[in-house]
Formats: sequence, C-alpha cells, structure tokens
Amino acid sequence: MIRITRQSDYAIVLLTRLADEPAELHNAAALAAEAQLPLPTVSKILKHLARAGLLESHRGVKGGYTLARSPESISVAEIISALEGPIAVTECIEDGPGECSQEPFCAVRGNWQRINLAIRQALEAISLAEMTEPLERLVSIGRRPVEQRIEPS
Amino acid sequence: MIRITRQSDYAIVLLTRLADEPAELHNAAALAAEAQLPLPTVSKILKHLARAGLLESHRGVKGGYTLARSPESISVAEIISALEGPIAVTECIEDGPGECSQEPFCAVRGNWQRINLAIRQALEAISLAEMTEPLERLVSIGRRPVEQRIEPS
DNA sequence: GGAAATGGGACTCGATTGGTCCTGTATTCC
DNA sequence: GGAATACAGGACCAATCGAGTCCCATTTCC
Repeated sequence: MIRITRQSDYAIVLLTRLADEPAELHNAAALAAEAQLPLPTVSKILKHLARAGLLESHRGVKGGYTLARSPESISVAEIISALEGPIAVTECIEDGPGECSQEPFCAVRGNWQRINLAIRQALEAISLAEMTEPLERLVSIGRRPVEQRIEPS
Repeated sequence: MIRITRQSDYAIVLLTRLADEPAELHNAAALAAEAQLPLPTVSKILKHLARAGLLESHRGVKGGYTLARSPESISVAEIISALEGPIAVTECIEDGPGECSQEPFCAVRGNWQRINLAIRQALEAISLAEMTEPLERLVSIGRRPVEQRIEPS
C-alpha cells in the first residue's frame, strides 16, 4: 500500500517533541505520556533511533534522550531508514541485483529504481524541522526536491 | 518499508506485456507463461485490473484481455491503486480526518498529507508507456513531477 | 547500595499478503 | 445444441510481517 510502518509514524511524532526542546533530556516515560502512546513501544522506538545515531542517550537516573543533530539536518528519510532499513519500493530493489530469478526477463526493474530514487529524494528533502512547522510554511515540501531531482544521477 | 505489494509489481510487468501488443487479446495462461509466474496469481491480478477499468476483458474461447486505454494514459499510480486501494503513506491519511484518536494532539498530520501528495504525484507522473522504455529515455521520470508539484494545491 | 533509566533481545498475537481452488457465466466452435 | 475454453467472483489456507509486551543486563545518580 505504499505505507510506512506505524512505528516510523510514531518516531516522527516523538522526534518533533524532542525538537521542540533540543537542550533538555527527555526520558521515554515522559515522551510516552506526552504522545499518549504505550511506554514499551515508545521505548523500543527510541532505542532504535539511538542506535541509528539520530538520538544521543544518557543512562542512569536523570537519563534520557536528546537529538544528536539539529532538526534541520535530520531528514524524514533518515528517520524511516533508522526503523525500517533502506527505503525500497519493491523487493527486487532492496535485494540488489542478481537476487531475483526474474531479473533476466524483467524489463521494468531499472525503471523501478528510478521511481524509488524519486521517492527517496522527496523524503530526504524534508527535514524534521519542517515537520514541526505549521502547514503554511510547508510549500517548500513541494518544491525542495526539484533541484536535486533534475540533476542526472 | 515504503513498499508496494508484490502483486502490484507483477501487475506492472504484466501490463507492459499487454502494452507491447495493444491490438491483440492476451489470455491469462499465455501471460503467466511469458512472465514466468503462476497462473492462479496472474489470473487474480488481471481480474482486479479489469474490474478497475484498466483492462477490457473478453470471455469465452479466444477470450482474453486488452488494455482499456493507451499505455501513455495509464499511470503507475492508477495501477497501484487498482490493486491496493488509495495511496496512503500513513494510516491516518487513509482513514481521513476524525478517525485517529491522536488527531487533536498530532502536530504532523498535515505535513504527512503533503508528503503523501508528493509521492502520489510522482507515481501519477509516470505512465505505463514509460515503464516499458529502456532506461536512457527515462530521465523524464526525474523531471516530470516538477511542474505539477510546484503549483500550490 | 538502591533507584531509575537505557540497551538488547526474545516472545506472542494479530493482521495482512501471497497463493490456491472452486463454482458460476459467457463465448466460440463443431 | 453441446462441449470446450476463458473470465468473474469469492472462499479458503498458509506464511510472513508488524505491533506490542516483557525480561534481564548495564549504567548512572543520590
């Protein structure tokens, strides 16, 4: 269904909370309460984000998480990749060349790669900072990918 | 994983075969053999495409399928929608306003709608005809969505 | 040393998808 | 007119995947 997982969706919601107060440490319990999501799930997501390098974690009492980088430099594509692995619209794209038995007969694989690239670039062009902004300022979502996509790859 | 279903993938492969010989009737068995896919699965996919109006079917001996429209006028987005329903990156987008209990607190829903729109437009901009073309001619995949996406919606 | 927090898994349950099969209906050909 | 062929529509099963929970180890602060 061209669907991201619910966890990626949650992740973005949680990260926007962290982006609101970048200087402070937020622990999993507080974030879960704020976002009205179950604690174990929130905890799991935060762990993944920390392992991917998007969050810095601090253990122990008074521990918690902060953004590892500025919200402007974190893209939606990175967040999704952190939880779901590389962005690949079709199985054959993720598997890489040679894994699909149909490949010799398949006339469309290369074109899927192009589509996949277009989607990935669209997601890379949107920063976490933009996701926190109200809608009016977000016309750039429609525009930003343009420059990147025009140049041949 | 931002993944389309395998059936949508198959559908595009099958449709490219139909697009190669638009004037002739192709039955399910022949298409299955050409694409090296199991007949029941191919048959199911073709039925869905026919019901969605992308294929015209002819029953009886010597029956089969043809494209209902020219390959240029069928978009990848239509094909995916025919098999998977409307393109919606997140649950809350598909459900429509009011269905998500988090909605009053959710600051990012509107932004997801924008992202979803960008992806949908990228898929709408690619025609079945383009999927059949060799890679060199496909720089347009990277360029086509631009004009549509710039205009405010 | 105890409490509180993250780190890293294993595990279960449910939904979705992939795939098959069966019955009915329309069409063609003999 | 009957038989063969091919689509229409859905029921059905199995496998996979995602969501969510739980447990235990490790670190840090008081």
